[in-house]
Amino acid sequence: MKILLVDDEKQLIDALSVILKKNNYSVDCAYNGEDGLDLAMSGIYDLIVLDIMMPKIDGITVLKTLRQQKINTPILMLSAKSEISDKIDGLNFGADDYITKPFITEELLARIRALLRRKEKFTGDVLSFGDISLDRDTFELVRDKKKIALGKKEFQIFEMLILNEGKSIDKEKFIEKIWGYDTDAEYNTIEVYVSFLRKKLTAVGSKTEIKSIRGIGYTLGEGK
Amino acid sequence: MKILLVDDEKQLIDALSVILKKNNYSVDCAYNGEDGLDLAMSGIYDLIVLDIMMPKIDGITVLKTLRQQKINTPILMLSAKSEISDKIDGLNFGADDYITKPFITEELLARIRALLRRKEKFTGDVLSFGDISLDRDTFELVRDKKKIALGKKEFQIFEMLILNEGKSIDKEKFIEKIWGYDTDAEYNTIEVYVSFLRKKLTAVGSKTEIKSIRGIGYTLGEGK
DNA sequence: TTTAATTTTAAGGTTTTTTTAAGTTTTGGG
DNA sequence: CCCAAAACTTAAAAAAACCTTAAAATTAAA
Repeated sequence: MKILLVDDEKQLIDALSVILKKNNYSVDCAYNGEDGLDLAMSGIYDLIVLDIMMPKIDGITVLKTLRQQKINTPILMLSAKSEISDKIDGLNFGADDYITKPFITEELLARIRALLRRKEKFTGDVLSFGDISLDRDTFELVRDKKKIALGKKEFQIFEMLILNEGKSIDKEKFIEKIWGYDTDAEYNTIEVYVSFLRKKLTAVGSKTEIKSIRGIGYTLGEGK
Repeated sequence: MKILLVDDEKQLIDALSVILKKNNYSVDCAYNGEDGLDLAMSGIYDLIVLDIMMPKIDGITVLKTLRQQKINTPILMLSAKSEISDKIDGLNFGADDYITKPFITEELLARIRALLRRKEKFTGDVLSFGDISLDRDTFELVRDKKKIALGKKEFQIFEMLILNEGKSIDKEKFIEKIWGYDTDAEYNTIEVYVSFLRKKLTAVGSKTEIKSIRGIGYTLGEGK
């Protein structure tokens, strides 16, 4: 799960980042509205935590712009106590929840979990494609009675493939979503994981195949 | 593809509806501006055919309101001959095309197809010509249940042909667009790819053919 | 701390695409 | 009808993309 934190209070953000990472989330940070908007526009995040009061571009503007651009990533707004009317605005413009500063990290975590759960509920716990299922709780690949465990990266790649049913995903997207936008991960790394995954698909006797689209990336297909 | 027809002339609308449905479009009708606006606001349509002269709310108002609300569905305006200045207004306010009443249904259908094609070009998943389709996601040539993968260059050439449906493209254009302005790619290279493509068209049993125009270039034709 | 698992890097081999080249066929004007 | 230009086809060389494996590095677990 990938979270974007947008706030000009660097201290707060960095502290949150550490906590969230400990809770197994993958986190990116932006220290002003402009950068936050840019990152958010990629649409690769599962949740955005967004402060209202920021220099340059404020949170409400970021929110409105995102919704206009059909980016529907769940958004959790942060606001100072005095900005209550802003909060209401935020909810009207399509924020999913808000929390007032200062807050207890426990509460923030609880709300983040709630939002992600809501999102997950929408997509379900077990994803399926053709003869294969992916159990998001146990990280297992399942076909009939056969199960096989996936590593975290393997899991993330297969999850992206299965969530994009049919459509192809280019390697850049994999890198962005799984490794983050500033990384020096190479395409070869993905190729290695795809190789692993193909082996495991065969191992459980699945007909489903990861088709490669030369020069682009991969897509899932139901072999024959 | 989903089309919304808005006009107070019930007869006209219903007749059009029948024809469009025969052409495999999904059609909704509204018999006044108010209902039309309501339906259009949902944003689920791929195209809206909108009459200018209507009771209650006229077409121009509907158009303006939609664009204000960031509904960017392509709109084809209908207008009587006497409403020329309205037409100009319409185009200024964000209509995509207009046609004057009375019109020949063939022409309307052609314009509808043209607008939808433009949309497809932008969001673009599958392009079609005659009995053949080009899947821009997987780089595959599709006819009926038969698919065959294209290389990137093959794909680009076929894409240009299909986007220019009917019109011929000279070899210089191919080179410029695909290889760039400063390249030493020769015409023969294109000829080679055309040869490959023809073989693949035959392989999927398509009647569509790439016709060569001596001294110029190529064009797509539906064989017999 | 040791062990195990996961992740990444690296390298060699394979396949596919792209280009070049050369011989063959088609076309249309003279 | 003949010829030259244009177009076609095929094979093969060159380049690019991809796959697989093993080993190294990192991280997590016992």
